[in-house]
Amino acid sequence: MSIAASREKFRRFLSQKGLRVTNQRLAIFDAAFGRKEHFTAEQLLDYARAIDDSVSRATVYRTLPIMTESALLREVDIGSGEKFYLPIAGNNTQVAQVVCIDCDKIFEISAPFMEWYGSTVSSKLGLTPVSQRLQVSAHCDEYRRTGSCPRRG
Amino acid sequence: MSIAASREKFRRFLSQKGLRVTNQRLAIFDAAFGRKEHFTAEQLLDYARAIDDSVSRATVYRTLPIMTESALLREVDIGSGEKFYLPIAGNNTQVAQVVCIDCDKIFEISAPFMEWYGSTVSSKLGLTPVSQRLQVSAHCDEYRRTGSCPRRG
DNA sequence: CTGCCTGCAAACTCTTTGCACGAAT
DNA sequence: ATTCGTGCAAAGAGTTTGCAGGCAG
Repeated sequence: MSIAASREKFRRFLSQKGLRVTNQRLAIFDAAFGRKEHFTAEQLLDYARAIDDSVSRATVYRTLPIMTESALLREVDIGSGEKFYLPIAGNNTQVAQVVCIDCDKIFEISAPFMEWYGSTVSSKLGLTPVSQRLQVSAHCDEYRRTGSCPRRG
Repeated sequence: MSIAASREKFRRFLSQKGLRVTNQRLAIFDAAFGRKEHFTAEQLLDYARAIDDSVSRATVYRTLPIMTESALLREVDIGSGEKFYLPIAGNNTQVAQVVCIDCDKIFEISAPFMEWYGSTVSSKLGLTPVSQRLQVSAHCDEYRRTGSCPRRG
């Protein structure tokens, strides 16, 4: 899905929900979709302000749930205090994250079996799965060997 | 492993690390091991104070990492703001959680394949896995049908 | 025009920390 | 006698919310 198509999807989602299409929301959208790596709410605020400097922190926090509900952004909580976000490119719904402790980097890995696992395990408990997440924390071999890593900032 | 054995393990862990065996730490240990369900730091404070009312919130927060490092407690972060804890009964190291959104209950499911997955995926990235977590969020069928659920408070 | 949306700043939640006193070794 | 552990209260980080004014529909 192209950025233009995602942008259209966002406008349509807002309209259908009776939400208004404001400059701030569009600036936040554009800021998010200009990124290829994970970003935090605070970073998104910076990016959005570069497009429209009237965007406030509150509006960023109020817009993020809209964009995750409309399946435009994926929220990634690695349990580090702050949440990360990433534009959803294609149909990559079922993904696991590998979090490098040394390089502070998050890798997204397709993991279609998660959905099967969630259904299997839930049905035994009389539950219907809504979502699943699989995360691996790991150390960087190169960083531990050489003291630095190309991925690291 | 019995509670008495776990208690001994805790004392030994403290001594080996040069940490002191205080009444407060023992009260927090006993409070935690008197529980069969997940609890929060705040709940643990209540439980511990019932044993020794001199226990403070700060000491609970300072003791929790000691107990997780010594593999006596498992920390479970389901991304809900507060963290949950559970005494580790046997050798159930690799577990997934199924979180019921309606009943606010956390089920622990043995998932030994997680370790294999973590290794496989990490090695492709030049990483060495440290830990992995797998969580499924689900709705309660009975709650959605009848409006109540036996597991719910 | 109506009422949702906004920015601002204060409030909130969970957790961490600085300090001076107290207790374990 | 040392030195670590403690309670208290304040600080901290990330996020949410109440309010008065502003802009989309």
